[in-house]
Amino acid sequence: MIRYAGQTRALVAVDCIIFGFDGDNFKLLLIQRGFAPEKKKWSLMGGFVQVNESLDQAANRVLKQLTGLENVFMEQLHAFGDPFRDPAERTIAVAYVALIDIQKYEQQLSQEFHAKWFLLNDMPQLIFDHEKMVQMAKNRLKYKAAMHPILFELLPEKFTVPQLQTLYEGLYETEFDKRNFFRKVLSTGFLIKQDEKDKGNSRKGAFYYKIDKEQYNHKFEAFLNLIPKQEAMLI
Amino acid sequence: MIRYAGQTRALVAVDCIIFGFDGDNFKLLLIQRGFAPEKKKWSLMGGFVQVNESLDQAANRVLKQLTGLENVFMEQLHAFGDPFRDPAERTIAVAYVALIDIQKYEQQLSQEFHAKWFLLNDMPQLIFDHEKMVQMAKNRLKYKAAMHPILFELLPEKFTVPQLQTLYEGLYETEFDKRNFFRKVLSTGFLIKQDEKDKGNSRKGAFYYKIDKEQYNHKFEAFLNLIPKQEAMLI
DNA sequence: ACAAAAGTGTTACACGTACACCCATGG
DNA sequence: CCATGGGTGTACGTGTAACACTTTTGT
Repeated sequence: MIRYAGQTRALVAVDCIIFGFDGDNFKLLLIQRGFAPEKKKWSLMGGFVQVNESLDQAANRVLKQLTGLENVFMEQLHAFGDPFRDPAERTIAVAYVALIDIQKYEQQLSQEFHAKWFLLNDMPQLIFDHEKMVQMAKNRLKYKAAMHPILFELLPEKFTVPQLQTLYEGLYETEFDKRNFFRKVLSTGFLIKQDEKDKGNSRKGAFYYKIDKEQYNHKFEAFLNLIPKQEAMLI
Repeated sequence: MIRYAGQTRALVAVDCIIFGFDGDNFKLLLIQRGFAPEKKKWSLMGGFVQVNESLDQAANRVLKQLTGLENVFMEQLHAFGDPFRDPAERTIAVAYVALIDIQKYEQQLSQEFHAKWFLLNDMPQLIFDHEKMVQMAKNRLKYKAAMHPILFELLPEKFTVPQLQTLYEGLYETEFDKRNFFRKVLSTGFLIKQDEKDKGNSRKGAFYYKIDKEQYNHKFEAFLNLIPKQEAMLI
């Protein structure tokens, strides 16, 4: 086998930015790092890419280790490669963003790591360039959610339209007209109304909806317009 | 210095997908690879990331080596890390997309590499997963150009509106109404009309325009709408 | 009965599209 | 004077925003 002479090799890691939504606020899943350097400091969940796995496989393995979840929405964000981003040794980190249903996670929580959800606006200091990663992930999420129905990934199977609205309002830190939002969401054509109501937030109760997976996938790449244009301009 | 024990290291390369526009068609700058494996085969311009440079720096260095150009629009596309993408040795490739003014390039052409422009629809077979990279770059360009005035980067300092339209039509492989396109483009507010006309394509001649850099940067992230909605749906 | 959230109806208007038309000029 | 591409004017329709109003139900 031919090898490339005279080149230096580097470690390659994947880091997962794991978003969740608890019904009121956006949250990020962090762990307390178990090894040096920066042991005990808060960090994104990450790990080194192994010999026989691709980047995507590595990210999914890492996510499963921490959350027990598989087949979750996850995509590559960006590769970070500043020479001294990890003081111990040159490491290229490929960051991934995952959106998970926080309730599913709680059922499968792995005890192995000291993982904890943090409010996006109340996070501890993170190691290395992880804060930069989180910032980029947040921006990308805002960007993408303005046009694609990506935030549905954060909700449980059954959810109400007001819940969805709270989710959007949380991300964009603003408020939308509920009546227009309601119609826009329904007009996407991939919500299936359930008979059951959620009475948690009002006396009247809000109907639950489920996603029509086929329609959802079909329209995912179309440019939806769930948030008002003025807000979109500020992303 | 602490090192991470028991982990394998990999080569890290950057590969540049360099787009140009010759006035009629989109083109891609490729080189004939000068070393094994796959010597003499066509390839994206790439190189290994050096000890002291970041990924962005590596990509800019590589771009400069090939084209002599600096301060060009370039951004990271995606990291590719299939275990056997390079048969010689495990290599993680971080792909970058660059948009250059083909005329500027011709003035500064480096003879060191056997570089050649290829029509997007008439490309040779490429090594490794480079075709996948090109495909992804093309999709991303289409996606992004639908909302941001990114394609201006491909034109010379002075250009006409019909030239710009040809560029857009080339990318989306369709035709737009010239009258509506004209107004849309001007309504962005960052085109400055010049006194001079281009008489190359018509008897009447089309006025040249320049970019108002400040306005351009200011509106870059806003969601413009230069292509008709029906086309946007097909991205 | 009332408060509070869910959901419906209605209207005004901006924007995108379609398309008729005029303009400038070299052959 | 006519062909050709550049550019202007205008009318129509859809989709979005704004907001008044009705529905439901626990206390």
